[in-house]
Amino acid sequence: MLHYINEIGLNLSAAAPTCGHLEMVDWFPPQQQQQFLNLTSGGRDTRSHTHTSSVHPLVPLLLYSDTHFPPSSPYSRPIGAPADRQADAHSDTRARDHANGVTSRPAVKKPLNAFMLYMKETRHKVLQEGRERESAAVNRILGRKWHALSRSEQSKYYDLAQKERLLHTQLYPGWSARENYGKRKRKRSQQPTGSCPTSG
DNA sequence: AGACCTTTGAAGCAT
DNA sequence: ATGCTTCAAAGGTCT
Repeated sequence: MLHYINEIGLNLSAAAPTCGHLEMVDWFPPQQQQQFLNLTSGGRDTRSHTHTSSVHPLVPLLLYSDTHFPPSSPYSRPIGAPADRQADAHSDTRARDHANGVTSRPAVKKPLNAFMLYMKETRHKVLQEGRERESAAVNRILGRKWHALSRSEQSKYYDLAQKERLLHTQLYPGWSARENYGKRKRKRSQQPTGSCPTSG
């Protein structure tokens, strides 16, 4: 649910994040906490939808309803289980699958950064305006809108992104972005001329 | 089917 | 330490 990201954002300042010792559900609204606990305590979605790996591992917690939990998702596991054993088993199994040429298991993806979270929330608004259809064009607009945000508005997403990273670290201790590094065949060999990076 | 485009930010990697 | 590269999402377009 897209509105849910706003709930989290509004609660960020009151959540008093304890970096390094984050209880996963501390910053969830009470109703969502209960829903999450139900899910992670064996409340598995038994519907037979096939997971397409298009949903980010963390996104279900933050943006989607339980129907988006893939049956094999680590979110379906009890969070009380030792995290390092979970990660070891997860990583070990994936490594074994990889060695055997099995690729059905979705890879653990990078946590979304602040701008990505902003994009997910705001994209549909740009689409509703109907000016652009292509994602590249929509993303250009989103980039401009991002820069037009106030510092406090942006900080909402930076905080949320930080919590995503913490949650990701807890769920996948030992995971590194290196796992997904260099898997794509491309990348474009040279930067487009005349482009001026706007980050800063 | 899969890369490309386009954005920002995080992290890996090379120097 | 610094700077470059890759990936994260999205989905229409192109090969």
